[in-house]
Amino acid sequence: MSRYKPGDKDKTRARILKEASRLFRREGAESTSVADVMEAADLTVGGFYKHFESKEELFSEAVGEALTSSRKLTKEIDPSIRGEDWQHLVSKIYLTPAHRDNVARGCALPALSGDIARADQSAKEVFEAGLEKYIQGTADRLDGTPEENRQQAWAFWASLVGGLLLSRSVASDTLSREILEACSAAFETQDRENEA
Amino acid sequence: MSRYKPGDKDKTRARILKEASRLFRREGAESTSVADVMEAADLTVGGFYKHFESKEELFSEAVGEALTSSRKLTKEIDPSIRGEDWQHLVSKIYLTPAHRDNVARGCALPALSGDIARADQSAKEVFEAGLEKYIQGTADRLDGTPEENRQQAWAFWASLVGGLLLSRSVASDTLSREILEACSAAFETQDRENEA
DNA sequence: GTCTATACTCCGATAGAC
DNA sequence: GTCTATCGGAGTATAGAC
Repeated sequence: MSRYKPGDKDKTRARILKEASRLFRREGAESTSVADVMEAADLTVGGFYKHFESKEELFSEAVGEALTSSRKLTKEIDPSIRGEDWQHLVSKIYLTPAHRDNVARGCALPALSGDIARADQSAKEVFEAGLEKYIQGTADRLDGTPEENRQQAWAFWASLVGGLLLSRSVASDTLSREILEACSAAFETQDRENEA
Repeated sequence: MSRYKPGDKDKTRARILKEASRLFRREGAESTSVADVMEAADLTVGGFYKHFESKEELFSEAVGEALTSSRKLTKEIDPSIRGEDWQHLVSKIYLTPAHRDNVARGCALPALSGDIARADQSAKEVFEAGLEKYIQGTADRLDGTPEENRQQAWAFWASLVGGLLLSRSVASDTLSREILEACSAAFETQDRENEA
């Protein structure tokens, strides 16, 4: 019976999480303060601990949120596109200057893996679960044996994550585009495997 | 003419840089304090600003130091090993649990790219210069045209960086090893390109 | 050139009013 | 359930002794 138009507590919590997933991707785990997140959600710091136990808990949950929302992009592709065509298409969409410049709403894998590598076990478990879905979704699009598909899926995402990260880490825009194009070209349908 | 056995100022500076390059790789840019670095170099905070203008300057220089020292590992390989053999060998050395667990002295690319992507232009310039040397050194080992080699070099390092980063970001050791092996297998000499 | 001490800011977390 | 206010700790950077 409070005077602060209660709305739904779950809705507020979801809003905090959504802003957290954006800020953590853009600014990193350490550079994002609880106050920053709450302000982005049009709230003040004080109320935060009624929703989350600690900043660490927020981070873990925000990692899950970021992975779920960013994975949607690849799920929406026409299911009839498979194999090398699918890889080619996804890499063309993924390795673009637009995605490179949109860290906050872009794929959580390159945006967060550096922080996750240094985070506690709990955050790694959430990341692992989300990553597994990426791999399974990819393997399902490939046409080899299950083991081959899984192996190829790992190599595929490693290339995309590494390529986007490197493209975000150089000063020159020209060089950055060269990286994106080079990594993308690796998934061009390989009809001519036997040159030079 | 001080009482503090002066040693060489340059030597002290180099020691600070070396410890900084280790700590930044292991703990990240934000979680590493100037005091941490100075303590690791057996010094106290106060003296720091006689060697560096700011923490940002330290970070930029430490990035260069980390890249130079970690690139040595691939330079030492027998020059007669080239092409796919070279890629296969490097990936086998690079994508190992030992390297995965040794962030502090391991390759600076996966350890720092997440931080660099969020850093200022100055740090990105240093990173870019070091990264270019990786690419040139790799392209020199390949046997295609210069453009093909450069393109392949980018794809190669993107895979290695992404693979190692992902292997560091999951909770399960079994899964982590699966990632390393899958990414490494992508560079197995491809005699049988035409299965399934 | 390195030390100790400190100014100032920011962060995570808690207390208590409404 | 959200607010304002505050505690305690840590961080960057500076001042001044030796």
